[in-house]
Amino acid sequence: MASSQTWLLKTEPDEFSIDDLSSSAPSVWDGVRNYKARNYLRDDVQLGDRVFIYHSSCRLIGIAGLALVTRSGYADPAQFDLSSPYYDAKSTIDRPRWYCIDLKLEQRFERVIPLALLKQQPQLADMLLLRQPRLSVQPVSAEHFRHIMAMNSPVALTQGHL
DNA sequence: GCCAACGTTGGC
DNA sequence: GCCAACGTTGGC
Repeated sequence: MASSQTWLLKTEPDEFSIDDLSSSAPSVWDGVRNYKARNYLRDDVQLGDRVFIYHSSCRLIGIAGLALVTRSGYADPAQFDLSSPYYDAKSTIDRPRWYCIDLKLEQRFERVIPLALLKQQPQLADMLLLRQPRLSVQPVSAEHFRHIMAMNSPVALTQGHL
C-alpha cells in the first residue's frame, strides 16, 4: 500500500494507557500475542501510520486518542525475556514468533469517545471493532478514520454535524 | 485436518 | 462476577 494506513490498537489502561505514551520519547507497543494481530504488526503497519488508542476492560471504554508509528514491526524483545509475562519459550532469535512496534503520542482526546457512542453511528456499523471486538490490532478505513476524527472535533460537535 | 475441550477476552 | 464469543491446544 502506497499511502499511509490507519489502525486501532486496544489496550487495558490498567496495564498500559494512553497516558503512558509520550509525544517526544517513543514507547514500545509490545505483548501482542494473537496471530492475526501479529501479522498486521509484522507485515502491514508502516512507519508514519496513525493509530487510534482504544481502552478496553475499564470504566471508560472507548477511543482515547491518536498515536503515530515511529518504528514498524520488529521482534518483540519481551518474548525472549524469562522474567516477562510475555515470554514465549517457542520463540527463537532466528524465528521470532511475536512482533512489536514503537509509537509516540500524537493527540490525547479531551474526552474518550465512548464505545456506546461509536455503536450509535450508522457510518461505523461495519467497523471491525464492533464486529471482531477481540482483535487487538485492526485496520481502520479512511472513511471510519475521518468520521471518528470528526466525532472528536469540538466544532463538529457544537455545530451538530454528527 | 478435524473438532472437542479448554482458556481468554471484554462488554455489561 | 457473569457469560457469550472467540482463539488455542492437543488427541485422534
